[in-house]
Amino acid sequence: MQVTIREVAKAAGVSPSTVSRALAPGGTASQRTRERVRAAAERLGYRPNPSARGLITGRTGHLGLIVPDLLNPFFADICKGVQARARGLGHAVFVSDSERDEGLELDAVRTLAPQVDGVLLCSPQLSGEELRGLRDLTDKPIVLLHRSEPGFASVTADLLEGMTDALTHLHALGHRRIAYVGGPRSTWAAGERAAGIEEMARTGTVEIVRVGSVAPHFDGGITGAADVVLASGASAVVAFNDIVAFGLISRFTARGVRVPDDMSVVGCDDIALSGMAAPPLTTVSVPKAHGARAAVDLMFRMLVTPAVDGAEPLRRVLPTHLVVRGSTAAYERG
Amino acid sequence: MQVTIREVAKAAGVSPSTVSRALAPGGTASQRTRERVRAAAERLGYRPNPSARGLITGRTGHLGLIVPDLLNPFFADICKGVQARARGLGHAVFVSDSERDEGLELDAVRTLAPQVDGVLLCSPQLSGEELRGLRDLTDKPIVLLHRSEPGFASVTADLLEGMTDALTHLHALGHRRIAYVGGPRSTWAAGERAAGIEEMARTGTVEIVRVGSVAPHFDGGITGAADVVLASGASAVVAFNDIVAFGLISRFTARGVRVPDDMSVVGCDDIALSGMAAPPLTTVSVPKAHGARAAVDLMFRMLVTPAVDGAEPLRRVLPTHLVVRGSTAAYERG
DNA sequence: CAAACGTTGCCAACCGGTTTCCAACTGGCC
DNA sequence: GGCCAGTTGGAAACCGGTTGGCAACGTTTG
Repeated sequence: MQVTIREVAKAAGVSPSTVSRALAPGGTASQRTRERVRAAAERLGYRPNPSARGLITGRTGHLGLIVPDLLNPFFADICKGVQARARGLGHAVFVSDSERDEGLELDAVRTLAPQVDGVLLCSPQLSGEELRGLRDLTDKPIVLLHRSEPGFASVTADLLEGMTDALTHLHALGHRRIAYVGGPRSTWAAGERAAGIEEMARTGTVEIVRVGSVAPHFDGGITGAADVVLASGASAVVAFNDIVAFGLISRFTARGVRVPDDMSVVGCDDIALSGMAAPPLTTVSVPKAHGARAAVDLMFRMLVTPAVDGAEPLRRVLPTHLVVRGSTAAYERG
Repeated sequence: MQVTIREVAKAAGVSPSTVSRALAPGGTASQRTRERVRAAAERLGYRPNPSARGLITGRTGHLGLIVPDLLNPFFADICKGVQARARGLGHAVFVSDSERDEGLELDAVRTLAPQVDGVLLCSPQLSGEELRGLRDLTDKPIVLLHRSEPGFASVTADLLEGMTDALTHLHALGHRRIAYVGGPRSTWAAGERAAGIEEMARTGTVEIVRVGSVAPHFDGGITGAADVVLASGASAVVAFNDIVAFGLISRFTARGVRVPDDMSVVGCDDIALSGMAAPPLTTVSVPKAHGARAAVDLMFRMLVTPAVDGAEPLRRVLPTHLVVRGSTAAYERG
């Protein structure tokens, strides 16, 4: 049995509407009434019914979060951060794993939108076209996370700088021929990283060997890429992300190639396990929890002050930094 | 602007209640009306307001999931599984990370309970007392996941068997002195695993060295434990879970102790990254996605047929199995 | 042909809060 | 003592669906 506002009212000797006002922060009620109502509510364990409240106010107190793959610790971390910040602001979070499937992603937004105040979307996959189509499905605010697109509010990390730092670090260690194993084609993150790599390639300080694109899963794709890296004559490799880096290292080890002695490896993301691996991974650290908090904060700003038509939404770009651990070493001329 | 049932009714030329019945699976409406209403709803992009529906039916269409730490891939995996199954059954999932904090955990249940149809609780930490107190806070059904407690419905894995398998495997490889690095004291999972270890210890086939308890985080605790393991003269070690195993391996490597050549390591859980590590980890595989699905299914059974007072709730125990990879090897008498 | 029956769709009540509007009461002041 | 301003609390409408009861209609059967 649920305790309703009417029971609280009866217990406090007032009307239901008075209870509502006494419990509301800005409501008009005498201190005495407020006290009495609060006591009665406390005693009965009263919790306002969210559905009833949502029905009249139009606000649910919920946020939606859509991620491509919770098994990637990068997104688990984001999920944790979003959830923690939202809780602090009195909101609960729906989490939906889209399995990198565009259909599921669209579906998730459609399903979630009516039951939330706003949607946080981690979607490296969807095209700008699809994103815009998706926004027409709902008038709920959308914040993109680790993805940017003109016309959308977003929070991203400066991957271009991160990649540049990684290559600079390897260059400083004496590496001159460096392989780059890219991520899923046509995703925003892949494009951003590739841009960083290309920028360095153009300067001519290092020679870049591009070794195609792999899915950030530990499967045949990565092991194949590892062999290509070995054949390329590169002394170091920059991976799309830490998962790919682990896959490469695993194959290198199986082939008898030691990391970092024979091959330096740099990952990207700095997922939780990167520091725990053997050897601990040198990687471009992307602010995950920080980005999550920023995205939630941006969402709340949008909820409080709805966007003016035509105004370009806010975009926030967070800095990255290289974390040097044990998977990179100076190049010893063989 | 939200499309309401009344607009659909007007468009279809019927009354709002007819729309509701035409759209309901078991509702009484002619095929012709059904068709017309469905078409109008489709055309207008009608989505029933969940709050309004929840208010009258008492069902929200939401599930709550509480986990101790999303950064542990074990729980991320569970989260993914729960989410996928719930989506298939038309439910959205609130995820709450309790950060292994009892206060936050209780708070999460209190906050979530009124807005969900049921709560899935991954709580290794809470005492039976606290669990029972927590249940008195709400009349919503609760299913425990990877934790059991008399009087609660639960889905767990047979860790006792898993630990026995791990020790049997090491014994078969010739190891006779084996260290066990336990997990957080006074948690259900730790007790269960310890029971498996003790059972084998009693048989006398192997000698067990107990190396205290560590938190499943990659910090000083684990590295300290690694040194104790090295000093103990054990040739193999079973870790509380994969995270701890990684921590141990990292320290071993730093100390120049090779895995598996000088020291065999067995983890527990089989998290996603275990197969990707170098060396790939031998570990006790716990059914994560399977357990998640089973828990959701159990929850739905409870929602359909509410528990009879006094009847002992269902408990489901899933099998575990040892996955032999590269972190264990035969013991070479030094 | 009338009565009985099944079908179909509408009206209205209801879920549990919030909010507007208004009545009553308080106290201050002339 | 009477009047007014300011405060306090209550009745009722409302949010958007669902559902029981019922009227109207068409069909079948005695």
